[in-house]
Amino acid sequence: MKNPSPAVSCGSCSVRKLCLPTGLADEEVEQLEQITRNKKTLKTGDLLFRAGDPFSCLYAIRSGSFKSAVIGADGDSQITHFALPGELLGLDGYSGSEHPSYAEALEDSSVCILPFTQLEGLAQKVPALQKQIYTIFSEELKQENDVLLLLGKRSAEMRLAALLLNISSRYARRGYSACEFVLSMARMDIANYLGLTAETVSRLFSRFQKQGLIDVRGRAVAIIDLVALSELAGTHCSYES
Amino acid sequence: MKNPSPAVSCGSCSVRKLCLPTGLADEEVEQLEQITRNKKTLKTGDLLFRAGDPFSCLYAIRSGSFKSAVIGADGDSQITHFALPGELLGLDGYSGSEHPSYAEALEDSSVCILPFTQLEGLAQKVPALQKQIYTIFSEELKQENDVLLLLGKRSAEMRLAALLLNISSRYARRGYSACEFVLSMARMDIANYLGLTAETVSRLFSRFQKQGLIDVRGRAVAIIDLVALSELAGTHCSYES
DNA sequence: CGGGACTTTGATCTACCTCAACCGCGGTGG
DNA sequence: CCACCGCGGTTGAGGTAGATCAAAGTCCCG
Repeated sequence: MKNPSPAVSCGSCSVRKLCLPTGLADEEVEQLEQITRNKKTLKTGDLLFRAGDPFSCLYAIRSGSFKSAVIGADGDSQITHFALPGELLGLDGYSGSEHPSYAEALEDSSVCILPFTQLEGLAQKVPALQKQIYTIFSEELKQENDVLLLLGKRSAEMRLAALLLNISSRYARRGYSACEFVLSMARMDIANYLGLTAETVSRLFSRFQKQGLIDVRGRAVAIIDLVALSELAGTHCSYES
Repeated sequence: MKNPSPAVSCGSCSVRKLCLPTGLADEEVEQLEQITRNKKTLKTGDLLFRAGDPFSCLYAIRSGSFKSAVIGADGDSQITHFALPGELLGLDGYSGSEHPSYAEALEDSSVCILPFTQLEGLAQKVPALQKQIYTIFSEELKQENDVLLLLGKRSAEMRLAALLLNISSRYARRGYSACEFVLSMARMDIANYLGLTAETVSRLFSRFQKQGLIDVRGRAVAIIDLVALSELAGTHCSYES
């Protein structure tokens, strides 16, 4: 369990540029490493934290992926986002001092543990870190706004197209192929996230395939016609590339 | 336009306990007042900021109310929240340095202007203020998660019931009646926010009235059966009061 | 090789949307 | 002062996207 010897090294972490250290000087990154001594590994299906757990830490994803979801009063849950390496989990637990959502590993994963009290203290001394925390909070708000737009106004096919493009761009940002990737989540998770049913999602995958937009083999997806998919999603992005 | 003489006084503000000063010592509140020199008044329909405007300030609502919305690539918009006095607008603009959403006054309103650079600087020196900023960010994330649950999984009637209860509790928190209030937004705004159409919302109001849950007279709403409405919303809250 | 979870596909059903008409009210100008 | 207009809200009839129910098919891991 305890693993104090090989301290976490942000400097050599593959997702350094997407994570908290962004914008920090080398010496500041070292200070950050001081409070990020522990990491944790999880297997597929393991929970990183449960709804109701006391809030004390943030988690930075080193590898793998997670789904994060809130649970309604009647027990059913809504996935609020899929988290990839470099992203932070647990931000919504700060107020109220307990996690309102839970986070589950979608594949074998590892995270850095960031005790928030210490992170807060360091941010007090390091303006660049404080800025970065604000940025991450704000970024997450912005993303959730976009999902609200998706759920409130978009058709099923627009939602799925938008999700595929979103995942594609996030893989691309980490240096992987923007056009070929393996989804780590089940159809049902995608459906839940998009406010649809697994059947509808499955039908859409088939349809996109038939239309020559993508090539699907189970969870492996290859995007064939990025432009057409973008038009379907209603976002005029990803052009001129 | 400029109104330097009567500086904003957080100490005597009616929403002090809901706003940034929460948890600050008197002397710290004074420091906060130093950077909150200007306020701004808006008439119904005025925009506080537009999508794409450069981000430089947060706005604390003193009186009135706002709707905040994001605009999709195809021009249609999704209202992401209704903001009441004591609440902060503009948080999602920090990252990327321009506002991704716009905020429009739903009635004659006034706001405090908080230059974020200065607020940031003060937070660096005042830990309690930094904590409060984190809290507000986190609270907003939590609320958006709840709305995601609403849009993803709930029926039209659950959505409207939940919105009415939400507004009711927010009025109550400010010392107003939890059971009688006048909505400041049009039916169409409610519909947009809830991912429905104005017609559906109108029908639901009529139905709730017929069922004896509420009494509606235009935008004036009186909640008659709070418990039944809570059950409809699927939240087992607001009991034992 | 077997079992269970995940996925696909088909047939039917329904909640909500769309289109359309009507009402009520506040403002505006003659 | 009243007729007119326009916007917001209500109500009705009919259509449809996506849900639900049901049944194979497929993959993966023990």
